[in-house]
Formats: sequence, C-alpha cells, structure tokens
Amino acid sequence: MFDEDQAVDAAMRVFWASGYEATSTQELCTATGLGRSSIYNTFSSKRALFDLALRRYMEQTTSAQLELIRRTDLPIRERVRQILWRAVEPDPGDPSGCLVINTVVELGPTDPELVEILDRDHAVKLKALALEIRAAQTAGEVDASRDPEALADYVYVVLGGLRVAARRGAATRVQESVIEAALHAF
Amino acid sequence: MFDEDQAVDAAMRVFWASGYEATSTQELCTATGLGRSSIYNTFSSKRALFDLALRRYMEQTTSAQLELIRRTDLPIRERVRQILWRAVEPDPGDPSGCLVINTVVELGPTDPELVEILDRDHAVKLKALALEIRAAQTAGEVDASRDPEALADYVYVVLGGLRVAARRGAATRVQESVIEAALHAF
DNA sequence: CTCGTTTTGGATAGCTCGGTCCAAAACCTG
DNA sequence: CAGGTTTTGGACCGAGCTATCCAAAACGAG
Repeated sequence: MFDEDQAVDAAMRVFWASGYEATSTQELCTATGLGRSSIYNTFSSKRALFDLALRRYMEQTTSAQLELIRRTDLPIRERVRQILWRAVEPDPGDPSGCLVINTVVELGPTDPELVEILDRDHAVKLKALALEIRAAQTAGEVDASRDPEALADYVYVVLGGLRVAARRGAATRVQESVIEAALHAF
Repeated sequence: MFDEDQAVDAAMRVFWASGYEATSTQELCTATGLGRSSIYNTFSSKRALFDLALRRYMEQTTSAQLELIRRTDLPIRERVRQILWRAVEPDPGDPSGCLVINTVVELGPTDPELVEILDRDHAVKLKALALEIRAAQTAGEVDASRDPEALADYVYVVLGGLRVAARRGAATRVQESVIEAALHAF
C-alpha cells in the first residue's frame, strides 16, 4: 500500500548516484522508506528493481530529449546546443552524470540483456536526431555533404563525454566551452 | 618472490574489465595466480592494489599520449586524430573502454581521493595538448580566435565519449565517422 | 648444511550481502 | 464490526565478501 512509482524513483536515484554493485538492499530500503518484505514482494529482486529504475530514467530523459529534437521552430544547431546544455545544467539535487552512461560503463560488458535495452533506446534518439539533421540539410541549415547519422552519433558521443566529465566534477564553464567547441563541427 | 609488476598488471585488467566493486579478491587471486596471503602481504588491501593498478594504467596511457601530442612533425589535427583513433583500435585482448573513465564513473562521486589522482593526470594531458594547439595557432594551422584550452577540453570529452561507446560495443565504423565529425570542430 | 627470515597455501574469522519466512498489523469488503 | 486478504516489520538463512592467521615450505647468508 505504498506508491510504487515513488519507490522506483527513489531507487533510481540511489543507483544513479552509487551504481548497481555499490548499492545494497539496505540502502534501497532506507531510500524508499520501505521494509525488505515490501520491496521483494513488489519488485522480486534487486536486479528487477534496477531494471525498472533504469527504464523509468530512460522514459523521462528520452521523451524530454525527443521533444527538444523535434522543436522545428528552432534551428537544428540550437536544438543540439540545448541537448548538450542539459548535461551541464542538471536539476540541483540530482546525482551527477547520467544513469544510462553509468550503466553502460559498469555493466555493459557483462550484461548483454541490459545493453540491448539501452541500445534500443539509444537507436530511437539517434534516428530522430539524424532525421532532423537531414531536414536541416535540405533547408540549407547544415552542410549537405555531411552524413546525418554520423553527426547524430557525434552529438551523442559528446553528450556521453560531458556526462562523464560531470561525474568527475568538471567545472561548469569548462563544459560550456566544450559545448561551443563541439558545435563548430556542425 | 613473484613479479609484482606482472601481478599489478593482471589485477589492472580485471578491474578494467569488471570494475572495482564487482571484482572479488578471489578473482584477483586467480587472475594473478597468487594466493590471498601473497596479495595481502604485498599490497595490503584490495583498495591499495586498485590504486596501484590505476596508477600503472595512467602511466602507460598518459606517457603514450604525451608522446603523440608532442609529435611536432605531424600537424596538430593529425595528432588529435590519432589520439582519438587509439580509442577505436584497442589492442586485441584488452578489455573494452578505459579504466580511467570507468573509475571516474563508478567511484568519482564517492571517492574524492581517487578523483584527485585522476584530475592531476588529466590536467597534465590537457595542458600539454593546449600548449601544442597554441603553437599550431601561431603556425597558422588552427584558427587563432579559438581558445586552446577549450579545444583541449573538447578533445578529451570526445575521447571519453568514445570510450563509453566502446563499452557499449559500438561498431568501429560508427566510432570512425564520429572521429571525422569531431575533427570538423578544429 | 644450518639457521633465521620471508613467502606461501589453506583454514578461518567476522561481516555484509541478497533473499526468504512468518506472525502480527493494516487493510478492504460486506 | 467481522472475516479474509494483503502488507508489513524483523528475525533469519546460506553464501560470498574482505581480511587475518598460522604452520609449513622456500629461500638466503654464513
């Protein structure tokens, strides 16, 4: 009789901050305010809860990103800038970095099942962005000789790099100037 | 009476592949071929051994990178290209990604001591690269209006992003085209 | 070869881990 | 209020964790 969404949300933040292995079930209990029984009754296992948390994180971030990618009222360059800026201006109180990136790094090589989930999500964003880049090319906003998919991949590699930098605690102004440098590639 | 360097090397690869938390002392024993006693006698703790492994990794990669950065016989653009290419063409048999990036992501927010070590190393590379970029600017190779330090930061953000992509198992040709896109920013 | 030191394997300690279980409490439905 | 179901707290489980200990083996100096 508790709010499952709220519990998943709390778990998500703990995993996000500390990683999968370093997060104990005890910490999940205190973070969610629930007892062991409630958690295991509802979510079956630590791993299953992690899956839910990761999916929830992806839903939130991906939908927000797609929305931004499709803002056809903005030049593509501006949309890309804002995508990257979001990595630099996180909500205060949120853990640093990005749960998806953290998961790729920590569990990628040992958990193909997880990688597949992440890849599917990644592919959606890439495709959407490449589509918009192509449109921008026909509109003359972007050099038509460039490969739209390569550019989309590039944007997400830079975003990943920014997320890593955030985990190191890189200064905001460093990240900002990196974004401006990155936009020169367009 | 065993080869300490060899043991650190073996440990390094296990940590690199699986991360700190997910690596058990048992795995370190089998990977090094040593017994628990030998390891604890020589290295004191799992954490201390990790420190050594990380430092060793940094020594190797940083020296190689500095060497490349200072290849004044090559245009700066070419040097940057090769730095990035190394992320795409790892030695076969090496774990995917980069131990430094993995460590930043896994332990960065919870281990300031470690972050300091990583930062010092990072700063050395950044400074060296910025210096060469500045030189390239006075030589007319690079647009003089750009900030050399921002460009150096940019290169290392892209490199980090590539290392994350490698952990996901990104196709080589995707990474290649990302590098070419990234070089457009110069 | 001998004796003092170092290194080794293997048992073991002491915890914490993820996960289970069950009785009591809280909750619905009529 | 009653009765059956769901949810909860908290004791508990076996396993695996990091780290220690110690006796035997290997080593090195004289």
